Amino acid sequence: MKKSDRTRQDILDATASSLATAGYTATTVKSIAETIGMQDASIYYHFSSKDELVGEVLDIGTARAVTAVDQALAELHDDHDPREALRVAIIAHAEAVLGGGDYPRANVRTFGQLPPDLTHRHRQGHRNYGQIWTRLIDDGVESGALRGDLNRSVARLIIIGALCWAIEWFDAGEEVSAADVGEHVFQMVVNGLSVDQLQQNAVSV
Amino acid sequence: MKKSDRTRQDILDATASSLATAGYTATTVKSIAETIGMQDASIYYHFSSKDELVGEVLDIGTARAVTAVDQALAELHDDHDPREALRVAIIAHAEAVLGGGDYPRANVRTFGQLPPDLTHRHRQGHRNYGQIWTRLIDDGVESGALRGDLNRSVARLIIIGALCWAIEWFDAGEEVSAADVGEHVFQMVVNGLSVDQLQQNAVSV
DNA sequence: GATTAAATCTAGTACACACTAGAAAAGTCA
DNA sequence: TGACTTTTCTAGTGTGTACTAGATTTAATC
Repeated sequence: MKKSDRTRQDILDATASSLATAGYTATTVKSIAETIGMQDASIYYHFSSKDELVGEVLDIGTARAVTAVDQALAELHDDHDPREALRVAIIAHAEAVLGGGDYPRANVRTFGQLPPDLTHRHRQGHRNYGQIWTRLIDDGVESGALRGDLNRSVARLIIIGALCWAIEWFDAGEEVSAADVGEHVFQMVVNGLSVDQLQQNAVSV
Repeated sequence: MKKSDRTRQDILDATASSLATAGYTATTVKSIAETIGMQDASIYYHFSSKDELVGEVLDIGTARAVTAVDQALAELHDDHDPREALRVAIIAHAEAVLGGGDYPRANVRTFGQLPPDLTHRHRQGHRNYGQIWTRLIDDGVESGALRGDLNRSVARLIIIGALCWAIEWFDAGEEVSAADVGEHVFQMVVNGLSVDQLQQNAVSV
């Protein structure tokens, strides 16, 4: 039992790492097996199929991202500004997906590359994750801290999108940290890039 | 000669469509051939390999996106606000990638799924495209219209990322249009969600 | 209508992939 | 040690992929 659990964990780790860096297609059962010094057929003693293995990795990734954001929000004071909640959540997400382990990265990296079955399997998980953000934005708008003239669903997806796409260009070796990226996203989408709030007068649509 | 050009165009169109909706891996030579009622082997009379075909589609997509943004910027008044230039560019990008044809969509959709050769082949194109945005942001900061306390490169990538990720959730059938998405991105990253930044700025969606 | 060129098809090759069956090895515990 | 279970390996299968060679058809030209 012990041995099996350890090997199983090794397989999951190797799969998460490969998914996060190489994507779904380039993550083959053979390459996973090679990473941990096994034959590809041996993987099937622990997992019944590639997609079951990948699905489990993605489940873990989703859970970790949710935990990271929830935990960050739980540490807020009771009477926090709704904008501060948004800030904390954005930075937690950035750190989980960019600076964190392979599991959350695997999730974002393979988004849009997965076969239909796997996509469908994780729909509910994504919806749950989205609801965290929906609540944050709703709180902000209803408390009067955030603008109510924009489509909240679109706003939510834009924030998450800016964060998720960062995985395509973020380089952990550079001077900009994962938290820095989160801070930038917050500054931009909440405070805006514009210097003069009164003078700017966007052309009405 | 005429026939060949027409067929060649059909192949490109079918490939762009498949890449935009199904991604790189699911776009097989056989599926392309079936779409236009040919045998897969016949594709090779017109293109020497799948990747050469895909590469050509992506080239066209990049060119169209660049043209769309350039054209939108060219129509501005000479003494425009730098924020207006950013707004026009963002909306042009959104319309090209979300509402436009299959070619620019194929570009964004397959980003991160391509084999190394193709990724490398389009690096320069992406760099050129990025420079358009670098200039827009530099203009804004140097004219004093945009904040200078943020990393401009990160800001640029966040804007582009928010727009590119929209391809994952945008649904052309819904009531929110591609231009609406662009307008939202502009409102958020330039004016910000916070009400302190802005009293009233109507966007009808 | 015959001749030539262009375009497509038929029939394959080679390879990588996920996956399977059964033998072999490694580990467990009396 | 010996009996038993767990784990891994060897050696495959079948399928889908990009791609090729050469025959065959379609179109263009004289």
